[in-house]
Amino acid sequence: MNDNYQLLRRHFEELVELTDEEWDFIRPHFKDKKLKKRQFLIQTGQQVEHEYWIIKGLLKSYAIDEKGNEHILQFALEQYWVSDYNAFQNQQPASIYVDCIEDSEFFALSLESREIICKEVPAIANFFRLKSNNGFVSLQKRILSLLTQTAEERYHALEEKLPHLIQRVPKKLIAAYLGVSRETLSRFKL
Amino acid sequence: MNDNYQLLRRHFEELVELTDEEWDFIRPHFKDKKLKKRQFLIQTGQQVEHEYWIIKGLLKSYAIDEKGNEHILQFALEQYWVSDYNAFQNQQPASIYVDCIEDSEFFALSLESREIICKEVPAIANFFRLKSNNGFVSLQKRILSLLTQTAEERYHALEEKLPHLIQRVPKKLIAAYLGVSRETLSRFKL
DNA sequence: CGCGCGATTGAGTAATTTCAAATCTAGTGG
DNA sequence: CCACTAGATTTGAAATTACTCAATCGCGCG
Repeated sequence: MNDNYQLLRRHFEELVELTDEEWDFIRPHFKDKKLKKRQFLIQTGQQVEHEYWIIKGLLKSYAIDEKGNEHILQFALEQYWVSDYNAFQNQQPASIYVDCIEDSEFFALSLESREIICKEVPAIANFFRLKSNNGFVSLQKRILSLLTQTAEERYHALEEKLPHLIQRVPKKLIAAYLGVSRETLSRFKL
Repeated sequence: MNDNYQLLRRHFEELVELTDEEWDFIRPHFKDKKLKKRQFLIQTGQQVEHEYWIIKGLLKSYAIDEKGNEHILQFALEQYWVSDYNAFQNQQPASIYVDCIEDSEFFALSLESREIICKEVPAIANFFRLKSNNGFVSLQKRILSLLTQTAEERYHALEEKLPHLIQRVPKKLIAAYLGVSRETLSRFKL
């Protein structure tokens, strides 16, 4: 348990420096939470009180269209942050689902807590600023890949970026992430 | 000219509060710049020293694929921020183009300046954090729209979100933004 | 051993792209 | 003011690609 908090501290310290006092102030704002495979972290319509830092496990955030098809926004694994950020930040009902592909464990941070620690500890404000910038850049890359690449090229790119992910999740979820049907994906790649 | 700086200050003050002293500190970091239609703000391969806040005008950021097709990442208009954020933040050569669809005017902010004003003025760090969060959410929505909606639905959504944009830009650019060929777009919508 | 889920394969259908040509429009210079 | 030209839009038809629906195969778990 203590180990997990150390992991979190090191995660912050990848981007910013923290004194022991600052860390002591921040730490209690993170609440431990565990879920088992197939359980939901967030469901559409719910209020979203927290964002989550993943200690262990694997989740997906996704939307279901009117035909019942699942479209995956993000695979979230160890050391990733996940939430319905639109709902979380603008305090609106969730419009996506987030559930566990594997048994998972997180630290939950509420919006009030986040604003408090950002206000009290400038380094944390900077951490979230930099993290968000990086997230923004990643999403831009994803958009460009959706616009410029074929699903097959996107598959290989994902394979390169997260080689182990392909092993960890069923291929139909990979298809739902890449934006093709599972049959089409199956006909690609050798 | 003074008016433009007032606009910028009001833009910050939409999200955070600034004292006159803080503003006086920040303001000189923004350098005025103008470009005419068809001129480039950023070209691939270049170093990207600045991000830009658009005072007036309209730009597009985009990539060109190996077949020579243009794919638009963003239309950037008045009060938007634009840059190649990957290149800018990670100090790498640009991988996208940004050019002017109309005569445009900006404030340029260098990376060093941004880090300085974020360090000296916490409200500004918070501004960029919140702005970046909002940008992240917007991009997530775009990704979901690319995964779940047809190009025709995306067209109508864009029409709703930025009605005047459709008038201001050639339809082939709209197509390049939506992810379909101009011919296909032309066959949609009545 | 059999059930259920995931992955693969096949065949027909729908949608989009590509290439080509025709039409339309706005800006330029005479 | 008009003719001209380049760019933008539309339309047609063929070719490509992906989707849908259905059936089969494979494997792990109870």
